[in-house]
Amino acid sequence: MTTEYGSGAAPAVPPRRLDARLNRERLVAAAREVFAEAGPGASLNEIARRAGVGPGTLYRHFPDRTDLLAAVLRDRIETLCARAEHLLDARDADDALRRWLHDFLDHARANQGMGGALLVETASAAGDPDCRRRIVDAASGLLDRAQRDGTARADVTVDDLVHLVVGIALSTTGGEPTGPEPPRLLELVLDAVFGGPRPDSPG
Amino acid sequence: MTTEYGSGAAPAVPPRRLDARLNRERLVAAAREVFAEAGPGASLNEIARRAGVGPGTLYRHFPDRTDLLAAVLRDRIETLCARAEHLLDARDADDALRRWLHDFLDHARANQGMGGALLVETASAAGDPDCRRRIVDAASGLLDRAQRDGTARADVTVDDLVHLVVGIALSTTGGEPTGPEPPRLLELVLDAVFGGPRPDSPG
DNA sequence: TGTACATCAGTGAACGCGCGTTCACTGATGTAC
DNA sequence: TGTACATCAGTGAACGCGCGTTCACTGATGTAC
Repeated sequence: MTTEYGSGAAPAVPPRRLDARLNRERLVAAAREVFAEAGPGASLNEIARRAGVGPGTLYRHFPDRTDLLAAVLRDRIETLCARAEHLLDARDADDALRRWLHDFLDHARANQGMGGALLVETASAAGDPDCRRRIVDAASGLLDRAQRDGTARADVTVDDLVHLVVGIALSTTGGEPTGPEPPRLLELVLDAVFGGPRPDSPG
Repeated sequence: MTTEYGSGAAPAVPPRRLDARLNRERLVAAAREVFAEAGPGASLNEIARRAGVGPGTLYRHFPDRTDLLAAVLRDRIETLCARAEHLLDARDADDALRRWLHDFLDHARANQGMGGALLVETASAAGDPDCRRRIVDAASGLLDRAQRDGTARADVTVDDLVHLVVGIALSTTGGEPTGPEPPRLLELVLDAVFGGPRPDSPG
């Protein structure tokens, strides 16, 4: 379904100089750290500083803040999508969905809701519109299967799940140290999706 | 249980001058607007500007940003608590909890997660530590009753509910216009709390 | 009721700060010969 | 393999901006007489 350009090498991207590639990597690594610490609104100068690079260099590589966000997220999203594809072959369709949503929750939490910023808000995803679509596609495959072959409720949508997971991530990040564990909250939500334990049947 | 100081008039607060009271009200009203538009990190100067007041006046009334947040929230919290108390007399314990959580969701959404900022994070609530406690107390009463007299699961805690509702508010505020409706997401969560519809029984 | 005055409250220019962003200049890289 | 050079990339001082915050000054209020 996808158009192939050649033997796998990227053709549209002209070869970059060594120092440019190196600094790009440093910037993404620094951005990963700083975004995780200070959220998606973190200072770009601080990121450049942390990368040991002038602010101009940051702007040469990433003209827009969302470009940098997208670059940071790309790795994680690759991983999440690969995992989703792998889980499509799992025996238990319900369990596959459940596991993937836990992974997704980890991802969202690792970014202090940055995942949310790029995944929930359409506007912010302008830099890389595929980000959101790819996550939604991955979740769709697993949800569809859980609804067909498993016990997932038919009226639950991918958007429902994404928003609930992002919400759990947002409400449990950076807050009080003694709040409920995020996976516990997700399990609660999953009880609804799978018609979990009833109050009149023991645990 | 509470100590009475007199016939109901506030004794600890010395009487304020008319213009001071007026400006305070203007500031709170402006803060309500601006916080709702720009979130809890909104510019304090902008609030003063909107109130038609110098920045110094804002600081005279509210030395700390959380003081202003707390003042804005107080009204809503009063309302929420009163409603909770009222709902404690409702016939259906489950329905009472359900209704109140919907109200709470509205509250949290109206403040772009500012409710979250003050309710979830212990640190931010320093300005008015009662804020969080009062909400939790209100929810506790309704949840306890729903667990005793209704069908709410025994293993669900108040913290679970507060975090889930705040999460829904955060993940659905200011984002895409076509996302799922917040009350719908809450109903999903409530299905888990009350052991809602099973996938094999029609909705 | 009218006036004088103490004090409470408001004003808004000003400060320092860090941010995002730019751009003239310097330096590193890779290539052509 | 060695050198000259075009160009790609990095640098970091500098700019404008809005923010939070302060404070010397002005003005309004309420009270005492």
